Amino acid sequence: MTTNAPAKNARDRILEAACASIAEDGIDDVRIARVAMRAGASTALVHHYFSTREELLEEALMHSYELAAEDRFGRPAEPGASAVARLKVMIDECLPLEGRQHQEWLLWVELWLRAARDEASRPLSQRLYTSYRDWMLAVIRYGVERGEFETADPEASADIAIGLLDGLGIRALMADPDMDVERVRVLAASRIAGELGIAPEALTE
Amino acid sequence: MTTNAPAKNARDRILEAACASIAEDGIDDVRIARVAMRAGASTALVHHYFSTREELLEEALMHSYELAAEDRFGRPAEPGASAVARLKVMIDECLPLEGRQHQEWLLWVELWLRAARDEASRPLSQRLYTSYRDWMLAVIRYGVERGEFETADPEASADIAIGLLDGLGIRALMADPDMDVERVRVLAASRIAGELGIAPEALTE
DNA sequence: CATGCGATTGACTACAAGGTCAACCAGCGC
DNA sequence: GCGCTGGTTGACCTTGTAGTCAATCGCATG
Repeated sequence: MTTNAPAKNARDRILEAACASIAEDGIDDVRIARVAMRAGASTALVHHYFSTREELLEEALMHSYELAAEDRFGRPAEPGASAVARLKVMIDECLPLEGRQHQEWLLWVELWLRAARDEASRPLSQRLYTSYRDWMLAVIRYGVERGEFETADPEASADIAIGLLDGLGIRALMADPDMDVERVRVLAASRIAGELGIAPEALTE
Repeated sequence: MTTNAPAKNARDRILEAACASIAEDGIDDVRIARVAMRAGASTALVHHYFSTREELLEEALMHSYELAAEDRFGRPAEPGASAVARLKVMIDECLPLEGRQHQEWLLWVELWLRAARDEASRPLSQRLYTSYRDWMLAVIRYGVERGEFETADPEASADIAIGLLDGLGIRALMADPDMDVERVRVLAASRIAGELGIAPEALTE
């Protein structure tokens, strides 16, 4: 009896299995047979829905990124919250913390490499980075409006913030002994605070 | 340990061909046959020197990174130069400029992903990041000594500098239309200047 | 010249993995 | 009951590629 399994249609199960495989093994080590097994399907069924492996990967990536992006950048901010409070939460969400965020970071770096090498995957990466940047920009503008933040160039500040988070975060992701997640948080938060004309402690604690 | 002279012997040719292949196609798409052809050798000869594909890749990566690192982080700084002048040159060397540096960036990101996923490749990445950081740290300390720079925590400043360069650089590498190499240079230079208590123009122009 | 030895090769094997195919269900309208 | 349709499958085919092996070559040395 297979009644335990949710009665999701096979296509979605396969897509999810592919996402999990990508995150676990990396894009290049995804095998159709393994995805099929994970989804409780035959390899032939995988091919029934996705004519080629590339197509499966493409859709799985899309699916996965858009899910993560939606969940992160698309969520409406808490209405009453101060810009500082919002920004603090956002910084936390950008850290490669063990668990879900660590996995998302892996996909993120996979995307970097793909987009750097392959022109065809740039539209996707660009869309995602635009969301990312707009998300950061929105909270900065909100803070400026409320008189909490002070910056001459909000766009530059947003770029700096995500640049710091990306550049420091990657080292934590690699388990660099000189840069654990806590240090990423502290360094990024303090410099982002500086960028926005507020006290470092406002974001650090 | 005898003939280390020019790139004559087959082993070195194969290693170089492997490096080129990695940079061009990405690690996972490196094929022994292609490496062999590039090196003007047979696949069997490749296996004569490197018993397994993984071993070839490992050695090629090592070779390539160490070459790039040596060339960059190992070069003695110009003796008379001011810290500002040195730092300006270093920032330039860290940008994913078209050509050699672009290729090195690709390998760099390949390393990120590998180290993030595979514990076994972390020693290499850690060694490289330590060189990178020390290189940055040295110029900062030099500047502080000479009274050019001012920072409460040189190590944190070094981390911030390389974090900014990495985090902004990756976007240029992906050909992000909102972040070309010139913008990376300007943004990174101005914030690094701020970090070190000097005028942005000192590094920007 | 004979001998030994590393470098080098072409031909071969093994096998993983993507992709195809014909058949088999299960539900559903008639 | 009949036959259509889409979901699903096991078995098979094909290809690309890592790795093996026995044989040959070039050359240094006794």
